[in-house]
Amino acid sequence: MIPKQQVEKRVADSLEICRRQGVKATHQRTEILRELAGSEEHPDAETILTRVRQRVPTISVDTIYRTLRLLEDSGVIARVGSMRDRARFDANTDRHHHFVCTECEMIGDFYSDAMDQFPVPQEVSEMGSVEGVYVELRGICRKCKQKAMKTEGRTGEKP
Amino acid sequence: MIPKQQVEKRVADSLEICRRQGVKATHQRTEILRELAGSEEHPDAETILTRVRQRVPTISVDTIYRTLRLLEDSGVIARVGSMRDRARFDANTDRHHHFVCTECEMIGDFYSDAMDQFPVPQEVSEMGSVEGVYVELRGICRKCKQKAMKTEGRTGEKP
DNA sequence: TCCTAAATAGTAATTATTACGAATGGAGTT
DNA sequence: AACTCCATTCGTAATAATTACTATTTAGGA
Ligand SMILES: [Mn+2]
Ligand SMILES: [Mn+2]
Ligand SMILES: [Zn+2]
Ligand SMILES: [Zn+2]
Repeated sequence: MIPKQQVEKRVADSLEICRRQGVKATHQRTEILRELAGSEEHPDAETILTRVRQRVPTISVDTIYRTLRLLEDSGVIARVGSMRDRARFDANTDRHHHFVCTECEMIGDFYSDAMDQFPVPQEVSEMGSVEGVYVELRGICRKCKQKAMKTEGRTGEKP
Repeated sequence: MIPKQQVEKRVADSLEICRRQGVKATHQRTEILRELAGSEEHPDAETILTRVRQRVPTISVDTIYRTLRLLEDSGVIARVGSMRDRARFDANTDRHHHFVCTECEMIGDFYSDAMDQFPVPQEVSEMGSVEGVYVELRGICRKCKQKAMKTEGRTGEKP
């Protein structure tokens, strides 16, 4: 659980960045940001819609998707997750990376100075200018591994 | 341009791996693999469909998507690209990473021992077991930067 | 308060991907 | 060769995710 105070700071900071870019701070945008900033699970668009609707019952799908794109373009949220699944979102703008479980799609944060300070290979500098890095470690999470253990034993042969 | 010999080796190797998993080496699968192995541009499903159709005119969308999923699950091709765009595919199974232009979606390969040998943070080991890494450097490619230069000057004010 | 461009709601449309059911094909068998 | 069996494919329909449209509302500045 993220402390309320911290959530509100993140929301305020994000809106301030938006305002500086001439983007209005509407009720809907605020609530979408608040929802994201208060979550550690990197929710998808539909989940955000469902949750924000509890507070803003008339909010539309268009607004959700349009706002998520806007906030992403403004640099206050990020789009994460691998291509096999739907897009997931993240309001944590601290430099960090993700571990993704390929079984249940759980997404967890991790921090790594070594990875952040990674030198861009010359090979890449010749292709263009690098402006961002996306790192994703993929595997099986604790929970899914345990589930696999339990299911074991009753696999394979027929009676 | 990738030498034909090299393309054929990759196709043969991939099919061999599939066969070992009990997956038949059909005409369609062979052609899809050949198309991917011969390309350096990481094409999307539609592009692959169009190109393979020139050689196998009756091939269906279902076969394209089904086969791409199958080959990915078999580990002989990879899905690349960022969430904002459609899925792109890669038959290059050598350990490597990608630079993606956020303007034109060009995807280029790069190699980095340092990145490959990156130690998994303990933070992550506690979340689960890591089985793969996906690294993507994002920015603006040479071509797009030049285009932006040319367009400059005629921006901003009205007459 | 009043004004106006920007933003939203509700819905339709588009795009990418997956599913379905009938037909095909190839490996093994007689 | 004819027959069987089951995986695979084709053609098309369906689904899921995302984006677009337009009448109406609203934020924020004068
Ligand atoms: Mn995160
Ligand atoms: Mn590649
Ligand atoms: Zn899991
Ligand atoms: Zn480019």
